[in-house]
Amino acid sequence: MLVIESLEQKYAQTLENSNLSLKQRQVLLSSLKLFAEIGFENTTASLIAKEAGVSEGTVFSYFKTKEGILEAILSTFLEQVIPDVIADFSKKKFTANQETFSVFLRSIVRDRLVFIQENQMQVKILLSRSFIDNAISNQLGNVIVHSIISPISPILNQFKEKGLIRNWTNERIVRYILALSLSYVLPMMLNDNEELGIDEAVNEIVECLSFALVEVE
Amino acid sequence: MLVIESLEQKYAQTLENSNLSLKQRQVLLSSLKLFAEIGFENTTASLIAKEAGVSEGTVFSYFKTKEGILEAILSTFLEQVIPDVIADFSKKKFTANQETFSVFLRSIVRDRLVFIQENQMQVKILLSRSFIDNAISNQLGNVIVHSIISPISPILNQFKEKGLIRNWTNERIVRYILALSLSYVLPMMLNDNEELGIDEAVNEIVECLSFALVEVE
Amino acid sequence: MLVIESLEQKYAQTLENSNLSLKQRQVLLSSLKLFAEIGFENTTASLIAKEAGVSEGTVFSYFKTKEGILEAILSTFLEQVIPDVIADFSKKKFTANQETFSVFLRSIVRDRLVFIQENQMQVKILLSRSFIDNAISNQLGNVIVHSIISPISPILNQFKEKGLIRNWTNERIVRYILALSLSYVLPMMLNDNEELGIDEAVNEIVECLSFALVEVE
Amino acid sequence: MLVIESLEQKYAQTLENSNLSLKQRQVLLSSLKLFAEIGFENTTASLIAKEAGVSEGTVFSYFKTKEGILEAILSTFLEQVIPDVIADFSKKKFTANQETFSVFLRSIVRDRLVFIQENQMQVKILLSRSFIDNAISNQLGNVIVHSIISPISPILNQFKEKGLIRNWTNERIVRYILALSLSYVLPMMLNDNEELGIDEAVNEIVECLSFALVEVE
DNA sequence: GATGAATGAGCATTCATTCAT
DNA sequence: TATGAATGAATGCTCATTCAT
Repeated sequence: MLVIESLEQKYAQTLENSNLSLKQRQVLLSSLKLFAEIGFENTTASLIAKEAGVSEGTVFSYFKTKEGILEAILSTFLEQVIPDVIADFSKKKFTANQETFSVFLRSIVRDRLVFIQENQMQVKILLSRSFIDNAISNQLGNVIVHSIISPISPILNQFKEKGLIRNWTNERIVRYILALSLSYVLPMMLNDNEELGIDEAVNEIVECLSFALVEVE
Repeated sequence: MLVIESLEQKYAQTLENSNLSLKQRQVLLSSLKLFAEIGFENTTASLIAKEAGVSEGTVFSYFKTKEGILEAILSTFLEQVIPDVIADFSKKKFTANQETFSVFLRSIVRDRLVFIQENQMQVKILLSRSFIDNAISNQLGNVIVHSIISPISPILNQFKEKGLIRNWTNERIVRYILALSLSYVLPMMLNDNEELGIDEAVNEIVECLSFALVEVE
Repeated sequence: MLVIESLEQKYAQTLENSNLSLKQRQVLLSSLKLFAEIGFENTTASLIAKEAGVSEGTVFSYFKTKEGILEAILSTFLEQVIPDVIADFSKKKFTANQETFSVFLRSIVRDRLVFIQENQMQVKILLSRSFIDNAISNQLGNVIVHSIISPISPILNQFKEKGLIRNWTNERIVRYILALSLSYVLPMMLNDNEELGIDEAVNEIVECLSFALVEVE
Repeated sequence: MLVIESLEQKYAQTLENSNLSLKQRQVLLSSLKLFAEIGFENTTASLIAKEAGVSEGTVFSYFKTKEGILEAILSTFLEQVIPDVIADFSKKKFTANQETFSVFLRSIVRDRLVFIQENQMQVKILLSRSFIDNAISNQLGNVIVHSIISPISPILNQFKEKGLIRNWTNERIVRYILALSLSYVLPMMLNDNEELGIDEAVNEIVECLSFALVEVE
C-alpha cells in the first residue's frame, strides 16, 4: 500500500480532476517549479512557456495574469492538496495505546520531516510568499492550525488524559514539533551543506521533545 | 538604561565609519528600507532615488548595479552590523553563577525576542532573501552559528560543567532557543492577528526549554 | 402608419436574403453593433463571439479577417442597405404640387433628422471610419451624392421650373440640407447636453433654408 | 506682418514655452502627426519613437501612457493653441461699419476655410476623437461656443442693431457659418477628389448665407 | 561627484488567426 | 460547418543602466 506523499504528484492528481487541458496543467506545474526555483518575480512568461512546452499565449489563456497563476497554484495547495495530504496522514492512525509517547513522536516527526523534504519546492514557495503576501501567510496559518492540529489532537488528548504528557494546549505542542522540525529541515533546504542526516535529526528532535513534553512523576 | 538595538541605527553608524559620501550612505539606507518593505525585485532605482533624496544617476554612481547595492548592504550586515550587535549582546555578560538556568534563559530569550521584533524589517529581508539567494542563506547560517553561538557558549559550558543542563552541543542548544523563539515571533510578524504578547511568549518558551534542557537528578 | 427605419433591422433583412448561415449573420450583426459602440480597433474577436453566441473560430470561418468583416458590413451597407432606405424614402413621393417648398422641406428634413437619430450608431461608424479609411469616405461620398440626391431631384427640379426656388444645382441644395441637419444632430449625438429638441431643430433648419433657397420675386 | 496661422507651428511655439525637453517635444509633434494620419489606435509606440528620432523609452518617459500623450496634445490644443489662434483672429478687427455684411462674411469664411485646410491634421484628430471620447467632444463644443462665437459677436450685434441681418442668436448664426464651411472642407479633406477650389467654395457659402441671413426690407 | 534625460532590452499581456477535432 | 484551445507576433510599458553636462 504505497501512499503517495509528494505534493507535486498530489497536485498533478488534483489537476487531473479539474477541467483544465493538458497544456494548462503543464503551465501550472512548470510555473510551480520555476516559482520555487528562482522566485516569482524572476520567473518570466517566456520561461514558463519554454518549461511547459507551450506558447507564451497559452501561459495566459486561462489564468489571465502571472499573479493569477500563482494564486491558482497556492489556493489549490492550501485548499485541496495539503488538506488531502493531512487526510492521508490522519488515516495512519497513530494511537496512544499501542506505543509510548516517544515512539508516537518519532513516527510523526519522521513522517513530517520526510514529507517536508520531499516537497521542498512547494514549502519554499509557501514560506517565501508568506513574507510578502499577507493573505498567504494567514491562510497558511489557518491550514496549519486546522489541518495539522486536528488529526493529532485525539492522540495527544489520550496521552494527556493518561498523565503521560504535559497538559499544554495541542496548538502549543504542535508549534514545538513544527518549530524543531523546521529548525533541522530549513537549513538543509537552504544551505549547500547538509550537515545532518534525517535519522540523526529525528533522534535529536524526539529526544528534545520527549524531555520537554513527557511528564515526570 | 534601555539600549535600543536598532539594526538600522547600527547600520547607519557603521556606514559613518566608511569612506562613502553622505549621499551614497543615504542610498544604502533608503535601499535597505525599501528592500525590506516591498522586496528587492519591487524596489526600483527611481524609488530609491526619491527616498534618498538624490538623483537616479547617483544611485548607481558608486555601486554599479542594484544587485551591487544589495550585496553591499547584506555583506555589511553580515560582516559588521550583526557581529557588532552580537558583541554588544556578549557584553551583557550573563553568567552561570549569578542565576539559575531558567533565569538566564529568560533573559536571553526576552532579549532576542525584543531584538527581532525591533528589527522585523531587516529580519524579513534576510529570511526572505535566503529562500532565493543561496549565498545569503549560507552566510546567514554562518553568522548564526559563529556569532550567536560563541557569546553564549562560555555560559552554557559553565552550566554544563555544573551538571545543571544536558551535555548537548552548544550549537544544538542554540538551535532550539532560536527555533522556539522564531516559532512565536514569525507568526506575530507575518499574520494579522497577534495572538500572544511577548511576555507570555517568553514564559512559554522558557518553560519548554527548561524542561528540555535542565538535567533532572 | 409609422415606419421604423432602423438601419440595423434593414441590415438584418438584407442579410436574410444572403446565402450566409444564421451564425454568420449573427457575427455580422454583432460586429456592426460592437464596431459602432466601441470602435473597430477596440472590438476583439472574443467580444464578437460572445455577443453573437458563437465560438471564436466561427467569427473567422467565413470572413477570414476582422478587416474582412468590416468590409462586408460596410459594403452591404453602402451597396444595399442605404440604397434600399433611399428607395423607401423616394416612395414617400413628396411632390411640388401638393405643397409649398417650406412644407416639402420640413417633411424631408424631419424625415432625415429622425432617421439619423434612430441610426446614430451606424452613422457614427460611417462618419468616424471616414476619418481614417479613405475608401469608406469616398464610398460614403458617392452614396450621398447619387443615392440621396437622385430621389429628391425631380421635386427640386419641379420647384425650380416653377421659379419657386433658386436655380442652384441639386447637389448644392442637398449639401446645404445635409450640412444644416448634421449641425444640429451631431452635437446632440456627441455631447452630453441635448440643447435642442428635434421639433425646434427642424423649425430652425427650415427657416434658414427657406430664406436661403426660396426665390423672392 | 505675417500672422502664423498653422496650428502645428502654433503648437510647436506653445511647446517651446513649456519645460519639456527637445526630445519630448519631438515625441508630442510626431504623435500628433501619426494620430492624425493613421489614427490613435494604429499608432504604436515604436512608430512614434522612429518618427521622433528617439528611443521607445523616451516616448513614455514623460507622459506615462499613450493615452497620456493624446490627452496632453488635445488639452494643449483646446486650452492654449485654439484660444491663441482665436485671439489672433479677433485682432483682425472686422467691423460692421466699413463693409457690407457680405464682404464681412466673405472675409471670415475665407479666413476660416483657409485655417481649417491648413490644419487638416489637427482638425481630423479633434473631430474623429469626438466620436469616441465624450470629454473631447464636450470640450470642443465649449471651445467653439466660447472662443469662436465671442470674437464675432460684437460685429454681428452691430449688423443686427442696424437691421441689416436677421435677429437670430449669434450661436445660431455661427452654427450655420461653421456647418456650411465644413460641408465644403470636410469632403475636400476626406475624399481624394477635390471637386471645388477654395474661391468657388467661399463664393457659394457667402451667397447662401447672405440669402439666409440678410434682412430684406 | 552628482545629475536626470535618454536608452533599449525585456516584460506581461493581448488578440487576430489557425487548425485538429 | 462549428468549435475553442493554441499560437506567436506585436504592443504598451518598465526600469536598470549610461553618459553628457
